[in-house]
Amino acid sequence: MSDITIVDIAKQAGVSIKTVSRVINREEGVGPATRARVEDLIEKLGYRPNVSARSLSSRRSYLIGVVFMRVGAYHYVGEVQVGAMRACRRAGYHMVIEQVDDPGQARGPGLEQALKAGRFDGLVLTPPVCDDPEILAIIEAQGLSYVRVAPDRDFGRSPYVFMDDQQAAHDMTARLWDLGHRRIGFIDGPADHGSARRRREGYMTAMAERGQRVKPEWISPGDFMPLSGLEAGDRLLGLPEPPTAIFAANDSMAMGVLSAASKRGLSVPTDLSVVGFDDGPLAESSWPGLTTVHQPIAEMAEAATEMLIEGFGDPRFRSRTAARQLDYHIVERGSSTSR
Amino acid sequence: MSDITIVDIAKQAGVSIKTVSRVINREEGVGPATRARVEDLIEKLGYRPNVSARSLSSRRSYLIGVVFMRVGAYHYVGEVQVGAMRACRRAGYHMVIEQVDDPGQARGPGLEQALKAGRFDGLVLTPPVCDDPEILAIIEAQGLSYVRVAPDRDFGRSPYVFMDDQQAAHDMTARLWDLGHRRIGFIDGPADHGSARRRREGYMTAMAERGQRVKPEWISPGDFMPLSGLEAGDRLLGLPEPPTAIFAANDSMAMGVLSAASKRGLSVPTDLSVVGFDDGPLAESSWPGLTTVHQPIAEMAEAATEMLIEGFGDPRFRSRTAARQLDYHIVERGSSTSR
DNA sequence: AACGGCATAGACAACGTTGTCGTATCGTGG
DNA sequence: CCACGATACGACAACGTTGTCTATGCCGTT
Repeated sequence: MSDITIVDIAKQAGVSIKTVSRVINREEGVGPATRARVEDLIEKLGYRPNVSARSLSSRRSYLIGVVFMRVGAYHYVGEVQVGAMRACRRAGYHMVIEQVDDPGQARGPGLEQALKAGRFDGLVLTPPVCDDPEILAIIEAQGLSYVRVAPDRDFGRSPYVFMDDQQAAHDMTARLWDLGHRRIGFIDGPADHGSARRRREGYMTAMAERGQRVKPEWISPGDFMPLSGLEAGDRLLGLPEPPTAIFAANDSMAMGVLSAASKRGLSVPTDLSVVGFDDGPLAESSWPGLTTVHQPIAEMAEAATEMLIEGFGDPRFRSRTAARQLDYHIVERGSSTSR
Repeated sequence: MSDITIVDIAKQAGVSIKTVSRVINREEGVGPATRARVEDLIEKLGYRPNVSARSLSSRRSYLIGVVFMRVGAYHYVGEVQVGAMRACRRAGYHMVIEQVDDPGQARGPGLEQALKAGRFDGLVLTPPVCDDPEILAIIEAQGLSYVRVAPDRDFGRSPYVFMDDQQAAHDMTARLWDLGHRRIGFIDGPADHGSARRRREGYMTAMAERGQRVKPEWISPGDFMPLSGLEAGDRLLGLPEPPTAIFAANDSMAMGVLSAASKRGLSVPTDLSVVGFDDGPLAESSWPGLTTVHQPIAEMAEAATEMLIEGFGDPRFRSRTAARQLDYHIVERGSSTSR
């Protein structure tokens, strides 16, 4: 156990603890010689400041909470964590994760208590938690800083990071159109999920712009899980006039569509084009590879965490809202082709 | 922000702060009447102890670190987190995650610094981190408690939680045998991954027990990612005498095998049986559904975290090693059938 | 009535930092 | 060479808990 404290460093360096503190925190008012001597000693003895003492005194915890709810596979959450962790490590912060859907523990008392006890410096909220009014209210009541990733509404309420889901879905739909597809099916995400809604809207407007009426049965509900993609795909392919291309609102459901096609003996992309959204690990390993929209999830989380650490998200300045937009791109693989 | 402290409670209750502290920590030496009065006040004012002060004073951080490395998809890691979080919430702990493979940050300075600064009460280690001697050395040098999930060796080194991978793979292989399969292919996991090794051994011994020689080309390397399953499956199916069943060491690779089969126009399970290991989200949504071994990942992580909190894993008692075994079961779906 | 022992409670000093304020020391312009 | 403002540093009190030690009250025993 690291038993050496700031006092040990101060003694050995022949300075006061305050001077050591100044060196650690890169404050001014320390001569170059003294600074070097203290830094060497810190390095030599392997000293690390005690986080508890530091946060007790400074009222900062150096803890960032990442609040999420499991929707679909773990890929999204995993990428968020990777990105947030990168930003935390860089700034000397730690990352605590708070999940919001463990039965009975989640909302209300569970999260609230965790937040109160946690003393976070700030929170990164991901969809769909970032749009849950109840949860936002709890967080704001605690006076906590937060930055949202890909929120769906209340854009003035906090800083956020986003990518243009709607435009991406629009581009993807246009691409299918240009390949000659006219009957294009769409598999929707969960009803309360903002990204899912925007993707659907992108699809709708692209079709509308081209004067193509979207029959209601072309849009099939889903929940981002592969099974729902299988079922939805099955429904679409069972139509009297089945679509020649299916756009699933995420990759997992697109995988389900591939299964549905193979179940019916249809070959992709010859008989049916399939495209997804996310560019998760499945997209490149399926056969054929999945054409999909690459979403910079880790980068968005990283940017959000950075903003948080830089002090955006502070409740006192929340009106000074900031937004950062990141780019998507379409990754073409073998699952789509011209008609 | 919760600005009320133990002093406020003490004043209003007309007792000393120490008495309030005793109530909070459920210590003895407080009369029932006093206890009730203090508890009511705590409830009424919504008081929560300040974690920093508490840990500064008591030398416990109420923080559990979950150390992992991303291998394959996020499913394993996600399940681990869910389980560990359940145990943490129950005991009033928080969960900090530390990833070990972010390029350049990971091992060595990155992790070490994070551990030193983190002041964790204990660590939960998952494969393959739990078998990395370098990392174990760092952790032990810090004098930190830890419990391992599914370690591969050094069983006396710390408490651990495990399931019998070898027996499970053995059972699965026997099951394929009983269905009439003789040429059974196996797709291996990463070389340094203990679970992968044990699964392979289970497969080998089951075959050996039945007097079936395993040709070297029946075992194809993989890395737990779906793409490697596709490639390995392709290799196996391209053999002059291809296997009639393929056992992949995890579900992701089994998905790749399904793709490889559909690429060659083979139908599963008619032309080829495919089985996996993990029972992740893909297993039930592929078509056909994947026969696989259900692994209680979340439960193992939960048990490990519990043990940690209960004080196993303390370096002073590490020799008093404890192990908890959890059960697997085979989930039969449509991807395997008799020959 | 004096005593010992137990249950209950309080005083006070840690814990290891940061914040505030005060004080030497030094260079500089008049 | 003096006054003066920087610059560099230190003393000391927070921060909100827990741990240790001590004090009080009350009971049953002798």
